[in-house]
Amino acid sequence: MRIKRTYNILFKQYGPQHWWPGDTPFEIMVGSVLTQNTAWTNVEKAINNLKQANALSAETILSTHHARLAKWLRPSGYFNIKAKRLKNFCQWYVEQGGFKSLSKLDTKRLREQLLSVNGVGPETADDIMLYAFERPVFVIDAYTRRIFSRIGAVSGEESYEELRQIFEKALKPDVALYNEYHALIVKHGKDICRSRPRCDQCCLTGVCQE
DNA sequence: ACCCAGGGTCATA
DNA sequence: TATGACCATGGG
Repeated sequence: MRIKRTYNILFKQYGPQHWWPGDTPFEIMVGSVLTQNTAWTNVEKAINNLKQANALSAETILSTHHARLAKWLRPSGYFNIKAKRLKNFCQWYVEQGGFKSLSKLDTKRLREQLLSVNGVGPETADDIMLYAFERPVFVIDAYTRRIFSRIGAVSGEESYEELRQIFEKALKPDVALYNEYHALIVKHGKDICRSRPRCDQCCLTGVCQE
């Protein structure tokens, strides 16, 4: 119930966030890998480099030499490891037959497949599941843990999977809802919770005092 | 100058 | 299973 209420409070506060920015599912997937521990503004620069080089496709990325790819990815940080991860992902993506073929997999299988790629962990996999494949998978991130432990809805010691189950049980399996909620959590985390460590001064006050 | 961002892997114990 | 080191740019 707290989880549902908090969504309403955040949505009222911030409005729709229009996530995930990206013209195609593949662009969203690339962004998911590049945004690992990285500010989104830096990811946009890297994606723009790929677009400008006409290299925003799995085949092109795979056929590009490491140094060249790393140079395009440079603004997003960790460019050497991300060049490898992006190639790992593209290799898998092509082997699996691309978006249309992957879309035929059920949600559980698709998630397992994503997690088998070196460089794709739970959060990246779930970003791709939700925002590229539009599956009702709730994305957990550091903000989710921080905000909801701060308001006492969870302990904060839960594993990624435990938290995901908590949210998915509290909410209907609704892609549009999960999409908006995760984006709102990130928005709130950035705007308020970092600068104000105590939630009694933020817009979740009503939730905290329940 | 310092902190952290829309994390994940690997080595070590 | 649970820490710690490591990856690296850019904005505040």
